Amino acid sequence: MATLHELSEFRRPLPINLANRPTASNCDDCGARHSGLCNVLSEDELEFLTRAAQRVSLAPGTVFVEEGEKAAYFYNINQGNVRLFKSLPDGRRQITGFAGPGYFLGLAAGDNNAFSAEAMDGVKLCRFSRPTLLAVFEELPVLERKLLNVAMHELVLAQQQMLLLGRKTAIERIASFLLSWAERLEICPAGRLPAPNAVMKLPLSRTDLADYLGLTIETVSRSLSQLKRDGIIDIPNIHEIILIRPRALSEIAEAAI
Amino acid sequence: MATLHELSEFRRPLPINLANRPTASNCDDCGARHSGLCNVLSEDELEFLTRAAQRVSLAPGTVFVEEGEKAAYFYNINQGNVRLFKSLPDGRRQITGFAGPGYFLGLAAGDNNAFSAEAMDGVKLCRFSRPTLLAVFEELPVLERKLLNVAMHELVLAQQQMLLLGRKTAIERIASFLLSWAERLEICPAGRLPAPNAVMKLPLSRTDLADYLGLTIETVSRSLSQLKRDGIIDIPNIHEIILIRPRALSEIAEAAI
DNA sequence: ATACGGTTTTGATCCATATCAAAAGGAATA
DNA sequence: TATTCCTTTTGATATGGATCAAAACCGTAT
Repeated sequence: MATLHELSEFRRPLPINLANRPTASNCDDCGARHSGLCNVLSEDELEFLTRAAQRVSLAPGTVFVEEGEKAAYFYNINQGNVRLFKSLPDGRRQITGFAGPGYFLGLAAGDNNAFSAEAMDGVKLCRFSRPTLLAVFEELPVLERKLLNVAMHELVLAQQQMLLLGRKTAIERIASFLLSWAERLEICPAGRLPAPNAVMKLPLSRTDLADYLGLTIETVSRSLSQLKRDGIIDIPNIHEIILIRPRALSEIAEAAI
Repeated sequence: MATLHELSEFRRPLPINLANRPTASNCDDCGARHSGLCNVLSEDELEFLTRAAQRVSLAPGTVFVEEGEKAAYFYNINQGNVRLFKSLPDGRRQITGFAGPGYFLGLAAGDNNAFSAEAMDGVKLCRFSRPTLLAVFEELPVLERKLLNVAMHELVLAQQQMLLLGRKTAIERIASFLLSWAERLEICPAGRLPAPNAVMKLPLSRTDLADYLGLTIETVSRSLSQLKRDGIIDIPNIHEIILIRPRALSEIAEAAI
């Protein structure tokens, strides 16, 4: 079995790292958090898959998937962050998700892309042409299994987001978001609460946050301020949140009665 | 190749019919619209799959999947309609989708179900225990491919719904819904507009509609009334809509500028 | 340090949709 | 036909969050 480290940037740029989210375990070799196919593929198989990919670097702000265009590729993020979104002609925007290192992208597409994708910072990724990856399935059925799991997990998240967007109040949306972001950063295991006073980086603008939560930036700001006033969170700076009382946050998020 | 008709209720109750939506083509044998695995599986394989299923009949109102419970089964609807939803403790409800004959259910689940499912009318379905179906994958990899396609299609729909819930106005939501429902009923091909004056059955209560669109029943009613006043639709009775000017509906739905 | 441009926060007001209330419609039953 | 019950529509009012406006903040350049 190849470890991810053997395929990592130290030896070869932009390794394959197919997963929908980083795992909780750190790499034995390099200490960083990796995940994905290295657990289920042999080195030969990884080699095979790697050859099917093109490596791409993107400048911040690059829109590399355009909603409505013919879906040509799947992507696997190796470095940086990406926002996925849909837009209306008058400029209204709904961010449908964020993708970071390890995330696999491009499942939400029939013949055409259902979403656009934009690099939030410097991004490096592997790009697979769709026909190529579908051909690879024949050789690596385990890949198909993996992708099905990724898609199923995305569906769970999508349904959570529908509940949030359709039925939660502003403050409930913010509270829900903060907790789900903590899970994403693996500050806590999925379904568990972070420890009190956990510190969390939040590398998103208020605009991104608003467009993800179906609110305006003003409402996002006001809700965060209120949680701070109530002593539930602290905001030492724009891109950092301290979850002082995660339990209270959770009660707001789940609308506990 | 077995046709679906050979496996249909005339010969054997509750045939397997794995698909996420009916196809546009009618069955040569019985005229009804079927779809799914019959196109890709041999009769032996269908037989194999059918043996892995339990047939179940459900009375209207039966909740047969409970959000948060251990995910034990996948389901394939053969008859009737199902609503999928998530709830908050205080009773707020978000319907995440509707499933009719031919739909495959249960992908939005990790260890636990992400949603609840309730029979809207008399429902007949096939139930597969999750371990069993996963075992079947070994024998029928094509099934996994099929399910991946179903999941990808669900993701496209989920992202559409996020845009609707996060960023569209009440009247835009109603217009979008009417057009997507027309597609679902195959009154028009996907991505195309229905013909002017197309008639459409709408077997949903205003409450279901409101909970699907993130609105109240009053706002749903008012928006429908306005579209009627404007001569864009007609509502001969509660469960029937005439799409008088689909083009106008589409302009509202897509917020054309 | 100061000035500048962008982002975020806070404040004041407005409005789309929710909420509350009542009337109208429709199906089932007496 | 009249009665009841439930759903839907319409009307009146309230409100959460949007919009408009200005101040505070923050990083960068001068």
